[in-house]
Amino acid sequence: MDHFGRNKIKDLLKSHESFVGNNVIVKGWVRTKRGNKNVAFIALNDGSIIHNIQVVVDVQNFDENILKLVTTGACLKVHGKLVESAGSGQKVEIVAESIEIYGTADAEIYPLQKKGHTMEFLREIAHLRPRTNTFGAVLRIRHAMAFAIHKYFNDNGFYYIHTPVITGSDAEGAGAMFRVTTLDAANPPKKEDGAIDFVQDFFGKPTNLTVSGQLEAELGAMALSLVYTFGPTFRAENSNTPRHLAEFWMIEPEMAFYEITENMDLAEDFLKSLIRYALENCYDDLEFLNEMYDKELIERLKSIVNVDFERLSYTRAVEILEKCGEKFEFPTAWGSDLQAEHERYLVEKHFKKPVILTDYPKDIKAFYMKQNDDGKTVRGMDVLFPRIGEIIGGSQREEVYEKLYSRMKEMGVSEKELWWYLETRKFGTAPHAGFGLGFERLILFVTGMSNIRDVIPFPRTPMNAEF
RNA sequence: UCCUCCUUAGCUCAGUUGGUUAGAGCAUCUGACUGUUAAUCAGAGGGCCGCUGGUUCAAGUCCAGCAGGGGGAGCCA
Repeated sequence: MDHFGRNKIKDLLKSHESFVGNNVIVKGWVRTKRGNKNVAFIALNDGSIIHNIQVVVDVQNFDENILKLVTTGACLKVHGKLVESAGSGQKVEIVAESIEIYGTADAEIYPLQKKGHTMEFLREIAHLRPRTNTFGAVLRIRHAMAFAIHKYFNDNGFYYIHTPVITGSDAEGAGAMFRVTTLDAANPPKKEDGAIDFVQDFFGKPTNLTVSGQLEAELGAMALSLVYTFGPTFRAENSNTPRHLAEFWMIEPEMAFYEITENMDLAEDFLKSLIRYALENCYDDLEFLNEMYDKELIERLKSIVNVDFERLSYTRAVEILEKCGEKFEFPTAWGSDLQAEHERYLVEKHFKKPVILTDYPKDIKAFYMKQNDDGKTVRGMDVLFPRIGEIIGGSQREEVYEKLYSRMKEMGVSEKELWWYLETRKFGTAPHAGFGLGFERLILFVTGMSNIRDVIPFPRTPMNAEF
């Protein structure tokens, strides 16, 4: 019993031995009601667990007008005795002694039915979809993964650092940005040459929502050694795919004294640890998702935990792709970025396990990546997963001032805006590395859902900011 | 942003070479049933066939534009 005077349905179902025979109080939402003149069965769910508890109602003992209001979607308080179930299908059930209606749900217009709905329809009623089995499971797993991330880093000596959501830099190089301004969009102040006068804006200069906390996280790593960020990230790309959001959550660890190999070791151990946590703590929800959406989900998760990720260089990957005999829509050539079909071939057909690719051509990677001695490649690393492709992107960072500076010049990155970033290489620089994990892509993988819009409560995508 | 497919009842979908009154399952409502498990059985109500225009004697069906959605690609996490 918690301090709101209720028993969680999870406790009653999971520890039923200690509750059988007791008077209990449950509060929750009706999933179904069925029965006849004499007896009614209510399936009640409070979100504490995917399973419903069955409430048995001796119809003669209740006001007919109250029972009429017990419809799918209504919210109830039920007081009764927990007993071993007389029927098969559940171990225990509650014999109702009183029922209080907290909130009715007009069955004629309540959109959720007890039968299955498509994901597309549920997205249109995102305010109600947490009440479905699927979204309850996804949201509980999402919570568990967020917790497991903090736990993993805390257990391993990392410090959680809060990087800014509003940034004055538009040179982070990770995609189009959302402008943040208090200027009047219809009539902004102009300078003499007609350009918008950002001196009059809130911050006195143009600002945007962050596309990455990495550069600031590096500043933290240059003092606390091991840090990570976990926060919202915004990309104004017109991306319409099941793997992209305009607003998503990203985890970015940054480690002083780590080189590319330690970076890979951490990424692999981190991912395995999170998946193991899901298997150990979310099994009921995973079983449901496995049954309803993806019959190989649990087996796939277990196999990831027990396999060594394949590690190879970009150059070696291109060799494999050129010799494999597979017909690709786009030919492979050293120097151009791998296409999705190439990555999928490596992960799903050639190696049949997660793959970490490293040492990419410098021209297809960001300015801050550590340059190799060959003058052609940089120490970037992408972790590729089955079904979803790139789940992690990271690198060892270039810590030598001159090399970083010249690369910025070559790639047109503003040293004026990133003067503070450059100064970390001027004062006590150190080898370091880090990576970014897309939180929703992790949740996609762990839940077996197929569209990223279905693993975040309120997805933001081009032309959609409802709710 | 590009390619492609889709849009018919509250939901999921049928709807023939263009042809007269628009179909099913589920949901809802009414009734039956003494323990149901996505209960079952009987009956009823429920439609701007996405929107706009065009072709035709006749359009849910063919054509064009627009809107929304799915899948694939690119950008990436």
